[in-house]
Amino acid sequence: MISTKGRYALRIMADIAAYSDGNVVSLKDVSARQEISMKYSEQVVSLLVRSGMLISVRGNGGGYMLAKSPSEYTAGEILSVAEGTLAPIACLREKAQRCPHLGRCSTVEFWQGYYDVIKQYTDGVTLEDLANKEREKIGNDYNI
Amino acid sequence: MISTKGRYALRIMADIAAYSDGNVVSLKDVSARQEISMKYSEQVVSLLVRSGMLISVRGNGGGYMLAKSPSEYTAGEILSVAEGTLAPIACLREKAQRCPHLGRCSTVEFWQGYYDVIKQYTDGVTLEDLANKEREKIGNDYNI
DNA sequence: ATTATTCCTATTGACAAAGTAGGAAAAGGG
DNA sequence: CCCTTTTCCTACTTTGTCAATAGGAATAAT
Repeated sequence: MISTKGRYALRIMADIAAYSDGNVVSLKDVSARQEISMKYSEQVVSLLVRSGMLISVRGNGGGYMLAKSPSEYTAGEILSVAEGTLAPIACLREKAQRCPHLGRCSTVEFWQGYYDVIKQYTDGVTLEDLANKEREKIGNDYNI
Repeated sequence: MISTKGRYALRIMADIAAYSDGNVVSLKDVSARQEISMKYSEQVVSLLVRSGMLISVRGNGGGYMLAKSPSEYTAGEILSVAEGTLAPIACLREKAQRCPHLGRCSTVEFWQGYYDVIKQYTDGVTLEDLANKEREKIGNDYNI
């Protein structure tokens, strides 16, 4: 299961994309709209800033904005930053050292294929797609 | 990330499929070949027995055998039993109650698509495929 | 009876998930 | 110069799950 870090990262990025009209958006607004606690949002956002996906402006009137156009982000890269990896098993992480049992492992090809379909799917969805969904659903009630 | 329960379940099933010639296979042998502790193997296997995927025979000379032909199992169903679910988020679990924020959630369609590609991939790989891989790699050294 | 097996439940240690908390640093407005 | 609003940073807590280990009971063949 994907953790809240990954799920929130996606929603926060979509929210900023949907509400930023070239200016920064304050996390107070984002977290209120997305119903995620301010303090926890800060932690998620800090990952996105450190990875270069968001630009932050400090001080009064500050906030966050995208570093590039929404169509240039994929869901896959956002999730990878927030989750650490989308690889289903440790051996397949990009920075993993070669598993000593590789020559004997009957399932590694299966897992490689699993990882491949996830990457292909998540890299095919852009932040623009998610921002459009977000705009589309504005005004809908949260409950039912 | 997929837990050891899921990964071991797949290897144990593949091992039994590869080594059972119509008879039961003892877990002692399976766990030795797969280098999984006997005690932990028992726990994984008990999930598979309770779900009806394996048939157990107790007592001296006992062991486990498949309940049906290897080609009739998919990797997806084995993993679902061992992991509980392959759904990336709780809302999408088969037995989940309807999320109250569904009408407002901008990412649920994304996650549904994510789940769909996983199901499609894992349901396209059979235990027969995995057992063939296992046979293919017998004799290879574990180290390097 | 002995031995080899499956079955069942409890326990443990380590770790991560999911947040809370407190305050420091920056920047604009008065 | 102070106040407010923001981001930034670090620490802490709580809860739960993972990944086993452990001990023994039940079953069945020899």
